[in-house]
Amino acid sequence: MDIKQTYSISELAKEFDVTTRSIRFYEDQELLRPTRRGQTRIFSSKDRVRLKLILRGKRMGFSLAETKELFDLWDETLSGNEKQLLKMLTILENKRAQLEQQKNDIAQAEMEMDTAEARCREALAELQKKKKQQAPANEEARQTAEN
Amino acid sequence: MDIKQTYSISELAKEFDVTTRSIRFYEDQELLRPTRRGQTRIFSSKDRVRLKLILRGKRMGFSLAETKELFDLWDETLSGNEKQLLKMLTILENKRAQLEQQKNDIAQAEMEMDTAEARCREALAELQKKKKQQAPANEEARQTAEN
DNA sequence: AAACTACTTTACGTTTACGTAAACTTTATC
DNA sequence: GATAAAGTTTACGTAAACGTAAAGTAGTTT
Repeated sequence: MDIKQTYSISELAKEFDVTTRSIRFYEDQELLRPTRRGQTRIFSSKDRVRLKLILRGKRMGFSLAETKELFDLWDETLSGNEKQLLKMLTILENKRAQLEQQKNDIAQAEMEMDTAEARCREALAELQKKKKQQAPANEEARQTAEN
Repeated sequence: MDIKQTYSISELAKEFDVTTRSIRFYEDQELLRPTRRGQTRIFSSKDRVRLKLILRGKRMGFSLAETKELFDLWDETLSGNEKQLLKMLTILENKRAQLEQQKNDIAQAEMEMDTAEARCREALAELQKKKKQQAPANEEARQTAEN
């Protein structure tokens, strides 16, 4: 048994910190397929998973169209003939390559941030030195303040 | 000595596989600051680095505005007083947190792709079995074709 | 029953990141 | 010196991803 079977639009909005407008937009774009009770939308836990995937995709720089493509492909694959399955496998390979690229990007960014931080700290140290030279009398007061 | 000192717009466009239109747009948004000889733009190796950073930023899901903000901040920091330097350090911390989030996202995505691939291969195996049962006479021909 | 709250549809507006076309200038090549 | 190739400005167009009213409905609390 799952935690919960169905969700309202505002529950999901709160949980994932998106607006209801966005959720309705995702439905409009056919990334979510809530059922209805009267007019009000009822989201399944499958929808919830999909929303999570949509948002992760966005953080990873995917467009909604790309994410939808993946959803659709996966749905097709499930009821899949051989061609669909093989197609999915090659697509998975491509996505893996994309992820590798992103990991490289992140590693690069981390290295650059390391050097940036180092330079910042150097510059700060320089400023501290100058201060001491200009006002050595304050040393004691400043040292306690540095905590 | 660097490889090269200056670059034309089309050189950069080719190297990084973007249109000249994009590069001009980046200049318009003040992410690049080429000098001019007459009318034609001359890009420095600093501009080249920046272009590389812009594109990496895009792959990481950053908007141009965010990237510009970082550039500006870094420029300010270089001529920096203490406040600027400290601000930069906290911003670096935040960015590191973002990168951590992205690494988690990627790890999750990789796991999901693993299970997706496994299911694909299972489904394929199922199909193969069925085929064999339906047409065991063809086995030899198919096996050579599977190469 | 009145008011409040959550939800709905419809539809126009906005920002970002370019694409595309038109008309012009500069630079290299034959 | 003609002509092509590469570069330029100006300006309108567009797709994506929502934001933001406006105006109505459905259930629920007082």
